[in-house]
Order: sequence, then C-alpha cells, then structure tokens
Amino acid sequence: MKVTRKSDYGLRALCTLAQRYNQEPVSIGQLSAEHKIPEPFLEKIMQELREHGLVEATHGRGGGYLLKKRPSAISLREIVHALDGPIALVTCLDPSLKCAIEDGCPTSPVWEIVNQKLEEYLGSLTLSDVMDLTHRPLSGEGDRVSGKVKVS
Amino acid sequence: MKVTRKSDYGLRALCTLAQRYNQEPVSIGQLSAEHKIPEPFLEKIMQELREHGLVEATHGRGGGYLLKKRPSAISLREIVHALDGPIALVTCLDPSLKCAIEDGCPTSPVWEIVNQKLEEYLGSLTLSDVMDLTHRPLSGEGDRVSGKVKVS
DNA sequence: CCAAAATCCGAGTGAAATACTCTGATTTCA
DNA sequence: TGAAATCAGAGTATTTCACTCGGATTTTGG
Repeated sequence: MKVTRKSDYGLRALCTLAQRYNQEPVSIGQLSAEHKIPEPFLEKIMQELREHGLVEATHGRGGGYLLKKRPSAISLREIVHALDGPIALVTCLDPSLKCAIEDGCPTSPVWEIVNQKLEEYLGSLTLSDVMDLTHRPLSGEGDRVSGKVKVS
Repeated sequence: MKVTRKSDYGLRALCTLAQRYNQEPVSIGQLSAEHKIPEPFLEKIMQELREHGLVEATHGRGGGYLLKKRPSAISLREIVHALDGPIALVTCLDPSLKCAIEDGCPTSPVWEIVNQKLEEYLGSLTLSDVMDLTHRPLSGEGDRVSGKVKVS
C-alpha cells in the first residue's frame, strides 16, 4: 500500500515548478539538487509528466521545465496517475488482469469502494493545497481548514 | 499503491469465518479449497491473524480457526494492519525510517493527510459491511446505503 | 495408546516490481 | 560551434512479494 518514489519525487519537483509559475524554466539539475533526487531518475520522471501533459519542456541552454496548467488545476490524482498509473488497490481491480474467482468474488466490491474513495480524495487535492500544507504544517492547533482541504 | 495478496486472501478467509460465526472451527484445508488460495500460504496468513488476536485456533482432529470477535467488531483496518503492517503510503511515513530531507519536506504533510483519511476509512468498514456488499453488489441502482457504508 | 488430522514455526526461494543507471542522440542558444 | 539542456531506449541492482518446505507440536477418535 505505497505510493512509489516516482510519485513522491514528481510531486516535489512539481511543487518547485508551482512556486516559479510564469517564470523562467527550471532544469533537471536545479530540481534534483534542491530535492536531492538522483538526476537521471528525475529526468525520466519529468519526461513522463510531460508525456501526460502536466509539464512542458524547452530544450537547450537556459531550458528546463514549466507547469502547463496553473497549480490549482493540477490534482494529486493526475500526478499519481501519470507516474504510477491508475490506482488498483488490489491486483483484481487492474483492468488488464482478470480475477481468478469469476463470480461472487467476496472481496472485490469492498476494494472497489475503497479504491474509488481514494481516487476521489486524491482528485480533490491540488498542487496549491500541497503548497499551503507545506508552509503551514499540521501541528498543535487541532483541526484546521486551508482552502478546501479539511484534515479532520 | 496496492494492498497485498496477503490482505486480500486474509479478508476472504475471514469472510468465511464470519459466515460460520459461533459454529465449528474451519480448517486451512476447507478455507483454501473454497477460495483457491495455496494452502501453505494461507497457513501463514492465519497464523498472523491469530498473533494479532483476530482469530483463534484449535489443534488436532476437527480443529481449525474461529473468529475471536463478532464480524461487526472487526474492521478492514485491523485486518490490513495485521497482515501488511501499518499503512505508510510513502516510504517517508514509515516510522522505522527517517526522511532524507529533515526539515520542510514539501510532500510529507499531504501524504500524511491522505494516509490518515485512508486509515479512517478502512477503520469504518467492518467484516459485516464486507459481507453485505458481497451479497448485494453495487450495480445499477445508483448510490446505495447499507449499514454505515456510504458509497457515493 | 497411537495414528491421523490439524496447527505451529522458522527458514528458504523464484519471480516481479521498484529504483535506479548508462549511453548516445537531438535541440537550442550564446 | 560547442556547451547546456532535454529525449529516448535499454540495462541493472535491490527489494518486496508470493509462496514453498521440512519438521515439530497438539489434539482427538478409535
């Protein structure tokens, strides 16, 4: 039950791009230095994000990556989908496979529900929300609301 | 982002035990035949469930496993915890490890929130709910409520 | 009492997924 | 034209997963 490092690294990089939204492009070198992510690995990640239309790249000297949409229009769900693929909480739910037990599989209905809940929730969180949370971490003051992110 | 087969298999086996709550114990042989789970693997799974107090075993002829609590008192969360360990959506969140980036990790706050949501949700679903869902699958009739399980 | 039926326990293994790396090509701009 | 950047695809090491194996222990029916 894990989000891969790819998704986590990708999200970190996107946070930086969100901060510099509408500014100069940011290179892999800068991003990997800032977040201590291995360069060639991050390169792959950024490529996938580009292929999924979350980011655009400019080549050559002074080049790098830019967000293609505003931070509040990019959901966690999109990011995870781009890097880890659609969420299939259980192997059964992977559309490319078929459940061994054809009829009346006793568990897939629940996993489907949980899966959907998770997708919905990830869909409701945007890059802006992530940045808000980073700058005002959850500590002490009980339940807090920031934007549409409710913790309790 | 997957629940392991262990958790899925464990849940299936527990469904059977829930059906026979307060009856004779059910052996690994019966359980593995019913759900097409490899016997020695299921044996391990049942042992872990016992170690976590979800199930009790009786040895020898006619022996097998029984639920230790009523089905409505066993949550999906407990089951997953017993078999896959506490949910750590991202490696960072695993209490036994430490985040590479000590301060101001830009992503852990979000993952923590999502993690907690997921735990809460799994905690709200019980074995009884799972069984209700199995017998009345979600199809056609739009959003439906069964017990405290809300799908929409 | 003893043999069969069950669980218990610890170690081991094969395959797949994850987390990367490497090499070289291509684009862009100063 | 060459340095700085991305692009593209193949390759590899490590870890996790999904399961196996062998033998000990407990219980009960006959």
